[in-house]
Amino acid sequence: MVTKVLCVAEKPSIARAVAGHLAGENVQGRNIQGNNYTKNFEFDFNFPTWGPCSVVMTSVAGHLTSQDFAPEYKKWQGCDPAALFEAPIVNFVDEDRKPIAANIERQARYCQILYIWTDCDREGEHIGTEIRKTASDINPRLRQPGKTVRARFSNIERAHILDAARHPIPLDEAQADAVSARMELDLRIGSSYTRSLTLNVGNIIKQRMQSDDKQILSYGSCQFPTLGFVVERYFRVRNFVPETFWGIKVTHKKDDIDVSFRWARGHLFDRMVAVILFERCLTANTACVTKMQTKLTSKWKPLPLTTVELQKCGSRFLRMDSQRVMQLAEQFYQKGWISYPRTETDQFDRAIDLRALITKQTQGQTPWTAFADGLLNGEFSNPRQGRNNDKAHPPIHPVNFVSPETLTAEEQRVHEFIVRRFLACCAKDAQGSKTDVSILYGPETFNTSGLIVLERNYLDIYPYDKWTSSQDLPNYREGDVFEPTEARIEDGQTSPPTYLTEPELIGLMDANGIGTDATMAEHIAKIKERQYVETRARGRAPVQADQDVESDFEDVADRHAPQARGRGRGRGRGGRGGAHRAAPQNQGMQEFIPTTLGVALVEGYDNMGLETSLSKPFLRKEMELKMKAICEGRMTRREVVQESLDQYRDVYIRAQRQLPVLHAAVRKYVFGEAG
DNA sequence: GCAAGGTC
Repeated sequence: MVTKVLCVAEKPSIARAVAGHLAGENVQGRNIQGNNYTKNFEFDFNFPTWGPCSVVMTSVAGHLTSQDFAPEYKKWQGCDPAALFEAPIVNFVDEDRKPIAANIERQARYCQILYIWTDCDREGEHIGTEIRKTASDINPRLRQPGKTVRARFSNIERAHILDAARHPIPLDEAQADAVSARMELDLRIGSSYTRSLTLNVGNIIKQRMQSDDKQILSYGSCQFPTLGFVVERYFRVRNFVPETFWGIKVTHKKDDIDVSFRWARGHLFDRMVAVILFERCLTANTACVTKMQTKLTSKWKPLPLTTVELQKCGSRFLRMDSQRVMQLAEQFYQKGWISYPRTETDQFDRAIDLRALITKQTQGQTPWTAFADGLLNGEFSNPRQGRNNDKAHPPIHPVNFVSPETLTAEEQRVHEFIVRRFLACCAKDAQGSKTDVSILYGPETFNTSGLIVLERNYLDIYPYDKWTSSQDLPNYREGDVFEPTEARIEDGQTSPPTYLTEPELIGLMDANGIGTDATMAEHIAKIKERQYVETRARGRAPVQADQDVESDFEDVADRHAPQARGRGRGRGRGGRGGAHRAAPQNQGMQEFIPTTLGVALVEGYDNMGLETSLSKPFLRKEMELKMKAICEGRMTRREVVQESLDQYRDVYIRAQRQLPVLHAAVRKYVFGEAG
């Protein structure tokens, strides 16, 4: 009898691709009942482990099952929110997933082997156990050792997939357990805190504001730290105190060129010291060229595109918020234009046929057609390898040609960016020649430099990067002695940091492990929806006159790390929330400002003096470490859940006792009452 | 009416 194998992928696209490879491309999928996306592919395949098999390849669409509290805990007024730390949780298949579950049950009934093809990451491992549960409830033989296996694959190249099919491995229970722990904690903690906040604080606001809208005040392990980043920056802007600094500027006119030299010390915050050094320069009268060096330099092409990078670039270059960019990328993916849009990988697998992908972009008459042609005719260069590989998806790249005229203006911007980014990755780095000149003027060193761009290469297809030649430098030689045309002491002021922009916020979330590539945009949208933060276009804030004192020191002002100098900055209020003169490319960029409510929540919790801050990323990071501990067998799922629940329950109780502190913050910020 | 994570 032929062995029957049921293969289940995490999403339809993987099922189609894998079935294509195993069956030899000519396999037609059959729609399943009640779901338009999921298909079953039937074919034969000779697995070394089981011999000739008849195979059904199908898929789920992400998690198959959901968790929620037992019915008696669903009414908000029906129980103390704290009860949710222990309330029973039930597992069920969501209504819209029932056709998919039914399909798996039907197919699993008579199969001998269940072969899981979910993504090789933690969530994928958990989804694998959900599939196994559904299948083995119908067909218990699948619980026997070796009857349920999974494939290990990190891309969908033919050879790689065939190899994976021939070398099944067991599901990784530890990884699935880690996800399961995370799910339980997020549900219990999120729900209990959210109900408590809404009932204890939200209702007060509603009464005072005499508003009827159902405002939810939610807490989540990702949304709160995201809010925390916005509030933290807001206070850094508000509390900023400008400081005066002094620097020396030297200019020299030679060969009819005005050369301006930068002081090697940058600037000093002590005027006396600056003046003394300046006087020593003047005393010396002449300056001597100590270095004149010209060398080749290159500007590196960008790394292969990840989701986080796509979102950052979307805000920065395309003026689109991250959620919108992801919506469009998702559409492109579903239409078969681009690869999977949720990826952390910034390196192309060696097996991928980049030239074939470039060839697709030589069709039609687009702004990039000629460049793609050029790549195929000698200008190709292997993409850089980044440091990240999620082992599940390649970097985002175009997989088919799309004629730009068929797209809306908004779609075009995102699509064109993805294509240009891909072509840039396959092009050569830009080449230039950089000249550095150093002079010694009295005891002080000054530098200047010039750049000549020799070959633009990738820059021709990637206008988002700027690299331009500077003005020519005159011909200096080492040992030249000259009298500077002008030397003067200049003062300037440090300027405040700017409010957080979306790319910065995404960067912070990414660096602190808040959310995943697929969810960061949602968390940002969530805190807007909750009215914790607002966005506005940069540059609209009133500019105060004394903000504009900076002259040539713009780029050395330490506006991004004012504390770094170890000087007494913490002078409290008094700084302004005034706008910084944004660089031109930042004009119109959206910036994030917390609402009074957002500030009140963060301040309120902070003022409680809890040892674990709810608005800082540490708790989420701790959860991440505990998940890792489960994966590595150092902790069990039960231990992690117990420990974390104890911790959050403790914070919950303390916070409950200190509700007046939270109320005070709300009165202060939301109602504008003196504290 | 709650979370965060998958996915269509």
